[in-house]
Amino acid sequence: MKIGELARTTGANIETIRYYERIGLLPAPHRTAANYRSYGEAHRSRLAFVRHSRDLGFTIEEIRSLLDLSDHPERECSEADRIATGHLEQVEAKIAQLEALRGELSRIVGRCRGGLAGDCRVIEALGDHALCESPHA
Amino acid sequence: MKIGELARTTGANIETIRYYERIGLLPAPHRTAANYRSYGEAHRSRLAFVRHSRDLGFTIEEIRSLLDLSDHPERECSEADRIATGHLEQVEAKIAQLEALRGELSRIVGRCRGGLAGDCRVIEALGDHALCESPHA
DNA sequence: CTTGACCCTGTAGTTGCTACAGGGTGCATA
DNA sequence: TATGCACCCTGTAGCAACTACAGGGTCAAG
Ligand SMILES: [Zn+2]
Ligand SMILES: [Zn+2]
Ligand SMILES: [Zn+2]
Ligand SMILES: [Zn+2]
Repeated sequence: MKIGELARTTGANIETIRYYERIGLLPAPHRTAANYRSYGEAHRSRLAFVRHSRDLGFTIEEIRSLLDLSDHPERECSEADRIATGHLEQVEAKIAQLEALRGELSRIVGRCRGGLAGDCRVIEALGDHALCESPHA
Repeated sequence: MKIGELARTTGANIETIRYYERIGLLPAPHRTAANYRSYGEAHRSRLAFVRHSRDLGFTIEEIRSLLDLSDHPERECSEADRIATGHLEQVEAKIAQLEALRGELSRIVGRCRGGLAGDCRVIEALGDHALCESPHA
């Protein structure tokens, strides 16, 4: 299969596939006589793994480690667990931070009653963190 | 006040201050005879506005518009309200997405019972979105 | 008179892509 | 046979919002 079809069947962008090859996340495939990349099923499932992991928010470096583990099924899987747990914790931390932000922002937005910019409570609130109720960062 | 003191009193990085000046977010300050930047109170409060807005998650372009409004107190403030409301909506959307992610990730992490990478449910789950319960992206 | 803390400019790196520019290939159709 | 079109190639530059140098200048204290 050529790169266009691989892109269609995995939902990845063609440029992204070439990018992954360039950074060594995907192995370089065979080339046809015309120098076109030619992929097989192993490439497809590896790319699916990468895209799915990216959609779940893992970084490229985390995915590199996970792929490495996936390529060595005889190893212990504790590293995979460590990476996934660490990522979950990061997601939870990010949620907590965004919730603090949401609280502050909705308070700020709620204070605007229309009128002139010079009297706007939104602009006032943005200039002075002392008006905030949470640390939010 | 020199740039180091401005950085200390606002919590901003020195490089960041120079960066803001370069992109036109902060006005270029006067220079001393030694070509050092020299800031006053107006610079300090403008930078505080920028940093606080960035901490609240606004983009540089949004902040540019908000500063513009702040510089023209005779205008209507509805644009400020629009920007802040739009940003709040984005934060809420991001929270919703991260919560879906958290759900999926904690399901995935919970499936690992230790052992060999070849049998690991975490690695299996990352390779196949069909095992997911939510669309999560 | 030298040490150290500060300041300057300009450029390149970060993350994870995405978008060209400028070319080559391959198949169908007029 | 020509030619149009979809597809492929490489290499480079751009995005956001910083951050980190390298390689130099300035200034007060000891
Ligand atoms: Zn208002
Ligand atoms: Zn605040
Ligand atoms: Zn496991
Ligand atoms: Zn999934």
